[in-house]
Amino acid sequence: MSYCYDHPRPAVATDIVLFSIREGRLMLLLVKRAHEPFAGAWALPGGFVGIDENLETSALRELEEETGVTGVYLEQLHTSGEPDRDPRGRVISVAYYALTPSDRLHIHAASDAKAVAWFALEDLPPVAFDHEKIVNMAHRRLVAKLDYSTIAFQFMPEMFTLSELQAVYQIILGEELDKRNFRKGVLAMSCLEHTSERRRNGNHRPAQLYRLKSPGRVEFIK
Amino acid sequence: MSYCYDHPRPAVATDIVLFSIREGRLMLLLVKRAHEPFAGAWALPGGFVGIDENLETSALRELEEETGVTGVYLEQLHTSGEPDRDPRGRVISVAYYALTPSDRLHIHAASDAKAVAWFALEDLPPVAFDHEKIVNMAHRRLVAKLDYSTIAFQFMPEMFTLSELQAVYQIILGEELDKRNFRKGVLAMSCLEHTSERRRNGNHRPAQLYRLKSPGRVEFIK
DNA sequence: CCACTTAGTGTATAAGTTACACTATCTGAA
DNA sequence: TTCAGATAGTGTAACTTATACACTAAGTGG
Repeated sequence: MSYCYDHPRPAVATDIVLFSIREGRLMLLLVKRAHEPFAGAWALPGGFVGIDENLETSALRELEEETGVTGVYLEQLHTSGEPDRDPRGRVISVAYYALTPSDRLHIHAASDAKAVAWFALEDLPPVAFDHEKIVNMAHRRLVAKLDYSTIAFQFMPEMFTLSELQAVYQIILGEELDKRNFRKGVLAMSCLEHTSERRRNGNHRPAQLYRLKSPGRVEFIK
Repeated sequence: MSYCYDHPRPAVATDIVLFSIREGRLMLLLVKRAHEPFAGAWALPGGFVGIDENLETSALRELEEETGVTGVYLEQLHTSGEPDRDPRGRVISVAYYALTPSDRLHIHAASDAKAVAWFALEDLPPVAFDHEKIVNMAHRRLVAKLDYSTIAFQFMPEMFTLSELQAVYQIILGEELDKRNFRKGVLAMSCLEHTSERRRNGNHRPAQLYRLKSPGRVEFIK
């Protein structure tokens, strides 16, 4: 079967930068490419957009097919269209970035990916295509959004303590934050409600557990 | 001549939201469509991406071909890919927004546009496709960027007075600003240098003319 | 029951933002 | 020539927001 057009058309793909916090570090998910080009190299999960599929759906589908990950927070990042970015020919890639709590991950290698693995952002292997550029753009966007949105809450499980939330901010920003000011700040956003549960977690006072009032919703602040 | 592929491919287009300040209002450029679909309707300038053309180049080319406008400040906005957004079939559109000073405009109707005209943002005619959504997104982005970048300076001619700059901010934000605070603020960015020239412009004290230290460069502030 | 560990809380100071009114310099008309 | 009218240009005090900082609370385990 073959599809013909009066004018040449680029292929359109989506790529996803999936972030999570693991082992106290900001990590992202890469897949090992099974096919040429860049066979054997690490790359962002992604693939071609179906002809009747919208772009977000495509990104979520590729992510699930290649890695088994579902239910992430997804946001469009940037569209890359340099004519020579893919040696197979013209491929335009719509990049998304995604955030997920680390407790929701059941990753597996699927059909067209030999392997799937998490890498710390500061310790990435060489990646295929222009994916390093895309990763850098996603990282800059994430850091910027910490300042004026509640995006970091998307890294949290359903219930979490304020100390855990603070740790996430500190990991992403790469700096220590003052405990009292941090708590004042996040509670002032009034996006959190505290549950009646507490977490016993070592030989010390247990912490109050909080949850998001609107899970999945990212608010702008100030 | 016909181009054939193993899998169906979407067409890829660019659309441009070109803003300028004219007659004391924030306006944008629309073209009257010459062909179906939406023949006779107003639409954003734009068109299909050449197979060896990068996306920005395509946006600038379409803008020039359809409207004669060149030398604008251009930034990628969003990629729309709803499968039914174009009745001709699957068309993925990479939207850009652009800013230009009003003194650089020599618009004309070209080949595939019957007419080109400026419309005040708050007084747009019905527009083709999902272009209203794109315009709204561009407007929100522009307003947001006023707060944390020097993007509004891209509306200014080579030399301008601080009062003129303040007027531009007021038009976009839709509110009056305090003259002293405004001047303090923009001068603190240290992106402006004052020339030795003044503008005589009516029966009153002439104003100092300023210019951008790095024209075309948009800085982030704070 | 004591030592240890993390949770949880308020206040004083510094920094930044906002509100506000007068003098300066030019044009044009009397 | 001088006066009325117009916009240019300038500083400070009040208020709001952000920062720095240290102790008590409530568990666990030895």
